[in-house]
Amino acid sequence: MAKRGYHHGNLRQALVEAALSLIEAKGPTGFTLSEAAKQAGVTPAAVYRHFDGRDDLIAEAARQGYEIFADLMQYAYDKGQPSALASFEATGRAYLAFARQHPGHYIAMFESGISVNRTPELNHASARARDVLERAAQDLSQHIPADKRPPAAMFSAHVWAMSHGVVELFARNSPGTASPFPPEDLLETGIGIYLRGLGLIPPDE
Amino acid sequence: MAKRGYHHGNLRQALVEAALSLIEAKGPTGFTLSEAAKQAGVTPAAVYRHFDGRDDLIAEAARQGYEIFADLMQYAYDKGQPSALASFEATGRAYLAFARQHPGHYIAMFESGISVNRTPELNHASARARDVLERAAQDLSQHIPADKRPPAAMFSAHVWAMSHGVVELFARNSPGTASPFPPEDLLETGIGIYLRGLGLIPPDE
DNA sequence: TGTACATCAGTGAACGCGCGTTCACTGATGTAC
DNA sequence: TGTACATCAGTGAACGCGCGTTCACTGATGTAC
Repeated sequence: MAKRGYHHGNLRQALVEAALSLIEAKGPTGFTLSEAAKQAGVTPAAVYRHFDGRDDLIAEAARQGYEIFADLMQYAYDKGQPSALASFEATGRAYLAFARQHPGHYIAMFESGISVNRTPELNHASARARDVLERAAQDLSQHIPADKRPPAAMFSAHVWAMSHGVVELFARNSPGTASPFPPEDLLETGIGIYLRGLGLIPPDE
Repeated sequence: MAKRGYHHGNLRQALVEAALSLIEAKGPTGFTLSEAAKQAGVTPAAVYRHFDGRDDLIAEAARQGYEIFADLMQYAYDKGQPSALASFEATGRAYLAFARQHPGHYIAMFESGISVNRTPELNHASARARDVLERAAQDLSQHIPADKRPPAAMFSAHVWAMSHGVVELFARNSPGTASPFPPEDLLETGIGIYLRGLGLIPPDE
């Protein structure tokens, strides 16, 4: 057991984890501070030893999510190197993989309604993730003739949007309908076609 | 005034409209039945003359949204005819236009967490919208050589995902950050590059 | 090793609040004669 | 045209609930002597 310290031990992190599992199970609306406290085996009032309140707890869960997310993006980027194309494709895949593996974090980050500008730490972590994708886009844009090159920030936004859309519409059961294709395939082919449109993949395969 | 009938007149629709404006102003979480009743100038209990409860009211708001949405998609499709390409592009644009013009409906439909399978009417209306986009994709796929043609449902899903992602990430202030480009441009160029990747637009412009 | 003390994480009771929902009712309207 | 009645949309009071938050407290732990 990680019961270092006295009394509970590591209540702060236990509360974050309880919050994550509740958010994952019942959606951002279903989460309550009282229930998170209960799940951690503690009185609601105890939460206030570690957090300013309900929203602060969610924000911390989101922050940890952004850290993991940024690390994942960075790792994917590095793994794709030195190929700009491989790096770019890997970061797209990392988005979906993150949503799959960390649904609680994902919801806290993108569906709980908390703003990324809430705290500097939150902002910093999310910027880190965004920067990795933009760097990958930047690398890639070197391979497009300068005169017909769209801004890197633009096609990083395109891929970000397609990834987000695939996750929201087809990888989570939001609109109730089942996905017509495996989300991974959908994203893979979608990005493939898009990159072909940029002239970065030969038209025939 | 539309005070037909006696007493309030058209309370049912007034409640839907109150719900929409509250959802738009305060998010799906901020909406409460009591406040909607208050805004319509009526006691909370009066709501139960017209709806089964809170969720039923949101569902009706979403249903009306899907009807408007499907009509808009159909109109866009028709306007693009007889060009398959024009029809397809127009439906993509219609998605964003809808989110812009009917934010309350949009949130009720896509962010309130109510399932499309909640009622047959809701399901029917959403299927109508999806069908228009898929028909547009089907038309378009005729212009791709049969041997290298991806399933129409797949690239309708791609465009749906990109549209949804652009709206969520850049047209609404969800993650707090401002958009790097006007969402309309982002979607326009994104779909353009994608269609080029499909070989439906000449590589040089 | 043993005792006295300081620390502070977590307790437990209480609060005010607004929620969704119920119920018997009331009174404005439409209708029958 | 006038009166008696039926309808039923909306009222107002009440409910039980769980929420987030506060507060004085307690008691397990670490530390000093």
